[in-house]
Amino acid sequence: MTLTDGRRPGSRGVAADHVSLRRNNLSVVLRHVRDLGPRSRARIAEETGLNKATVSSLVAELVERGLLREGLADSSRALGRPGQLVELDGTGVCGVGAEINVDYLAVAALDLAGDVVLEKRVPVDVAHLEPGTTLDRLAELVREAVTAVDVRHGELAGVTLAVPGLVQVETGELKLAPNLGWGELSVAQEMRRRLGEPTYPLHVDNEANLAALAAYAELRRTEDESLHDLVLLTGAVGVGGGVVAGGHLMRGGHGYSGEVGHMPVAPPGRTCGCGRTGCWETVVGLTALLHKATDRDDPVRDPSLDVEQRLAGITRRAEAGDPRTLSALKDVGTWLGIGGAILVNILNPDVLVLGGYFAVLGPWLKEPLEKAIQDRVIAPDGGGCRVVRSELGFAAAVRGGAQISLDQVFVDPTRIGATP
Amino acid sequence: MTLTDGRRPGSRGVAADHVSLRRNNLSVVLRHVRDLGPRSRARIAEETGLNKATVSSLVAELVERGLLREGLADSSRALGRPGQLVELDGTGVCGVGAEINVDYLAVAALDLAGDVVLEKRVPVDVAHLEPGTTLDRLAELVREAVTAVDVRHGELAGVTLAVPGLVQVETGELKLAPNLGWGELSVAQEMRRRLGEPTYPLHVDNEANLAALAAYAELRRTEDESLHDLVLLTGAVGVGGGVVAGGHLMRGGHGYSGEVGHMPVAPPGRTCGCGRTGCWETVVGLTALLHKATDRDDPVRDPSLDVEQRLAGITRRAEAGDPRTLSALKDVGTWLGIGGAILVNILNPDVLVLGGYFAVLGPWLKEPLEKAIQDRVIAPDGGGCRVVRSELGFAAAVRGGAQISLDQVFVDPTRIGATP
DNA sequence: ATTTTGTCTGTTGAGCCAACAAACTAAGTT
DNA sequence: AACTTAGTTTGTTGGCTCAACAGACAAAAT
Repeated sequence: MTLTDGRRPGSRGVAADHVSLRRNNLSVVLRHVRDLGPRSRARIAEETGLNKATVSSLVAELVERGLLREGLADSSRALGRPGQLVELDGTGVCGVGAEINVDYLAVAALDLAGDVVLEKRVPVDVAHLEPGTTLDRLAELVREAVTAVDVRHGELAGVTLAVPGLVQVETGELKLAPNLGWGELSVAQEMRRRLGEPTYPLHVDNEANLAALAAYAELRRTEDESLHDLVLLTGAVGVGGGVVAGGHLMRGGHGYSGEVGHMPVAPPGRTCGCGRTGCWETVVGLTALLHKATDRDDPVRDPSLDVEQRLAGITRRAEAGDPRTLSALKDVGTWLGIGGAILVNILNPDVLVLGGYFAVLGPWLKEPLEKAIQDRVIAPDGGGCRVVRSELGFAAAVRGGAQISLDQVFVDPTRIGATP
Repeated sequence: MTLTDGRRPGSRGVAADHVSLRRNNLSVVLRHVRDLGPRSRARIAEETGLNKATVSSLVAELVERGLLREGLADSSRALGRPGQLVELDGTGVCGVGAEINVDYLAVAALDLAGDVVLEKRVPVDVAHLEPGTTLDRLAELVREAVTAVDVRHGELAGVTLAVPGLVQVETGELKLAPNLGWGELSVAQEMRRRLGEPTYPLHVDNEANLAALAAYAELRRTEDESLHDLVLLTGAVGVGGGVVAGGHLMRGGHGYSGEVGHMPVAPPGRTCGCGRTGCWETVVGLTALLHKATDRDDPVRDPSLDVEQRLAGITRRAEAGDPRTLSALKDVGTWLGIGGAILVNILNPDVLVLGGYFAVLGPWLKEPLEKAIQDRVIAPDGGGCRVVRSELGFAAAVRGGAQISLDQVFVDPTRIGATP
């Protein structure tokens, strides 16, 4: 809508001057090269509508700032002088994402091109630790990532922390994280203190939101540029939802959107962690699957096993064609579709992305899920919504966190590089 | 995000030049005056961050275009030379909205200040007419509105048609309108032909979407500038939903968002119009209320009565304290809250607006509704969501249609007025 | 010779800055 | 009470800067 708003939603736009004009056009060129790949200045000019001379000047500044670099000569066109390819220079800038989850901590550093500089995940039983202790260990991971960025001589665009709970994004305060057993806590402030009041931006966001953003970036990169609306469902003990609508992360009025796990869609059965019955996650959460597929004394329910080991067990049985496992998966898939249909009716996304354990067991869930959606969505052909498994696994949130930090650079390239 | 994108979601921004810079700042000043009321140039400069001289130049151009005008002297400040107030000039430009609904056609013309120039509603039994006949009669109404704008010497910013169905906004094609009994139909093309291929922009949109937009504009005007997220529920035979997220109308990937009526939340009871059972509208639609509150031979079920007469009957009984009516209303209110809680959990709006018959019976629905939401929303304090009755009644969609046409002028004021 | 690229030069247009005249209030002076 | 003076705020003017644009042109290929 306006030159400089960036985040602030529905804002009345912001007065623009020469500086913001320049900033806008730097951003346009930088994103053009990111999205459409290396190309000559002349071609950028042609495609963006900017003047050739202007593109030259913009590219020069972006090269100066270490965001673009000159590549090979472009010999693709038959006639005339070949152009000098201009491409994204990944090495200059990195973003870092870090995640606190129920049974692990994780961190990732991505460079500007989206390539992984460092990715690390350590199992931690967060619910049985003091929050302070967990934050100490997370800070240690973040320091590692920052060091890795330093070693690479990259500038750090920012750090974003992913938390499975209700987060006030503006202040970085956590309101509630039931699965961690955490209440109100100023995560941003605590982390800044532990990291020695760093100068780079540090934000906190909801884990499913960041995972949705990562999936969005991934799908646009690999498949479809015209994709703007997406819903991501992460399956764990609970169910998290992240929504990208019109190309923007949907946060809601107070940042509490996407809480899909407690939609009352199931018949009153087992009591949910929230104290109610009939919540969606009581029929599609991992616990629900285990109860349907196994008896109490089944080895995959052994408390010493972690999530991945359990999933491996279920997968093995499904592959072997075990009828009870297959029936439980079909059941969960159908319930997933019943709730999914609600989301599709309300949000009409282009894609429904399965993350977390839903992605792992996707091959068996997808068919009943798609059928349930087709049956229940009122728009023709299910509103044109496809179901896709996320490829990112448990790294989705940290990748999204790193991505969102890097996004700021693409919105305002003047954040980076010396201003002599 | 960018200077010129306007609508296109998630787009890679657009190259900006001096013209777009100027356009942006014209828009900033115009919207500033609209939203914050008449004020002096000096104050506009101070509040927007633009330079005094620049504001003078921008105001001069906007006055030239007939969008602003000079008002009285501002004697509110104690010291110094009093400023000349600059205010919105409503007279210059108008927008028109028109609506096709199950039992009426309607039209409205609003001027730039949002004041009503003309508003008209005629009962028509659309489902029993040929679509062509209905469009003929709607075209007649639109011509009346356009004439009213002409008489006022106003420039016409655009016409937007509201339809209760699935609409492809870009092309103006209707895909499906079950309540009208209409299938695929290029409404925009048909209307353009009937209006003699007019030069002004003509768009088609979903009725609930436009109603949501009207409610959004109304609430921001009267209450709260910081409001950016809203859900509107229109109660009729079915239930429609419109969503404003982050200050933008949420349309979904294919424009089919907000179809909330068929969320499967109720126990399998009466069969819904869509052929399934358990749809939300089978427990909160007007039909459901009538079945709960009255017997088969009750006078308010007389087929010769229209919606408003029926509602008047129910209201009378509720006011008189009739126990069966009150119990039915409480029931519907609770179910409204159960579905509403799903929406609030997913979207976390600042406000849930009750439109259509929900607004009329709001006094009795609101309490059980709010309780159901408080009980079911996972975010603290119901996610901070208030429940509000819409004041706009059946005019909401046409107002929203007129508004959305006018919005284009606020985004790009250079659309209007001679460019000598 | 032709075509395409990328740079250079001068022009245009819009916002910024500083100075200033105009219009008003407040307070002192006659 | 009438007049003067100082102080404040408004809105305009002229000069400056910055960024995009248009067109010319050299370089590098076929």
